[in-house]
Amino acid sequence: MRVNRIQAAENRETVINVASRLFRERGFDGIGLKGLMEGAGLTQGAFYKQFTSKEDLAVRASRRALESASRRWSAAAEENPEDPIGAVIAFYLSTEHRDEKMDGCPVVALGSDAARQSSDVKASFETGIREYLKMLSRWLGELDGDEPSSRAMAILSTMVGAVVLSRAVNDERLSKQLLQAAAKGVLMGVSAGNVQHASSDESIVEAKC
Amino acid sequence: MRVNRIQAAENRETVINVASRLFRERGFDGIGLKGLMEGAGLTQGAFYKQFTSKEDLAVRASRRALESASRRWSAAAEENPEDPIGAVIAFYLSTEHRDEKMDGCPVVALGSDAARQSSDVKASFETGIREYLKMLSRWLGELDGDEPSSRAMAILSTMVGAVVLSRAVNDERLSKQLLQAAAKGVLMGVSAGNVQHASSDESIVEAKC
DNA sequence: ATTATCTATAGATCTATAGATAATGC
DNA sequence: ATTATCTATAGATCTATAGATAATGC
Repeated sequence: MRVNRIQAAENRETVINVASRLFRERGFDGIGLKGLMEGAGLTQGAFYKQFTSKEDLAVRASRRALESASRRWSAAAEENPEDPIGAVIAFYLSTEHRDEKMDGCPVVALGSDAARQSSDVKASFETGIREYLKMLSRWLGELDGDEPSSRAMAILSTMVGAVVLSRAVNDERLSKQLLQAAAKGVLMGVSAGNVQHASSDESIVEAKC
Repeated sequence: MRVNRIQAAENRETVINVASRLFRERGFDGIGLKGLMEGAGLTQGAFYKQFTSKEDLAVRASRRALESASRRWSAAAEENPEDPIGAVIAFYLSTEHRDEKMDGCPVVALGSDAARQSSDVKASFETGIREYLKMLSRWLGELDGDEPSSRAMAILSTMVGAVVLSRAVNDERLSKQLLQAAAKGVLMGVSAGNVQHASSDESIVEAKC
């Protein structure tokens, strides 16, 4: 029954990883300890040797989810170094991202829930959100020390809101339009300084998403 | 015990209204039938004479919440007819709205949850979201038949995302900055056609939020 | 001796149903 | 006779704990 320390540590990591995905898919209240532990190949009874409470796991799983999301942004940016924001927008505002709740952005999947959670859970989200903002600010050339730029915040808001909205409607056409409209709005904002009118950039958006 | 038809109909409406608020505050899974019925001054047993299931109530409560939110937008716009979008932004991206989950926008409070609900619940959200978009498109002078404009979609995304983000962080300063940055971004987008640069409009934003 | 995991269970809560009660509405 | 609401309860599930088991680690 008992496993060695290394295996136990691995099990703990597995539980956190599984939770980070199942919470995103079903919400913090939508999956119980039994389901979470089963997802990691363990039984419910083993839970409390690893975590002090479900809330404790929610904190760690949120952190894990946001770290993984940040890594994904970095990876997308590195694949397209001359247009990192375009690259991130291209996947974030895609129908693929919309359809993969379990591996998608935790702010979209759990943002409404996070508002109801403890300040420890919010701290996990805050750290991840600051990381997003830091990347965007850097790519915009507007990182002022550690202070994220206002444009980075507006862009992140548009991205998060668009995917939340696109998941909350039934109509596939409307859902896709919401994503594309957000991409268009963000890319126009990025090229700001000499924006002419909303109806530009359409081809860029089409090509990216 | 038994009440007359009119009273019963009123009770039903009360349950829907209470649910529309308690679901927003605690999430669909965060409040049970007992709590919902108690909020309406009734007992759990009376529930199933009024609704076929909790899901049935979730559909009706979502619809009610979105209707009430739309009315609030209209009211804000009517109070400031020469700048309806500015008026809506001013309350939507305020710290007051951020802090009143129970009476605030249901897309923010339940958007992440809605993605996990039945397509009936999503239909309630879709109708409400289309109503938001219709208003924004009209105010932008871009309503094309019933087709909402791309700019309306980008603006709504920014608004929803900003309030979700502002509720998911602990730091009051960051939270406020997220709201202000979104307001700035939206108001710049609205005055588009001759946008110069991000650093304009700051005073307008300060004045509004 | 310690401990990671297991089975089992306590106690609370959840959705939904059943049957009693008492007022309505025909 | 019908029915809106009540009390009571079934059966499932939830978080958390207790005690047994068996392997680890000293």
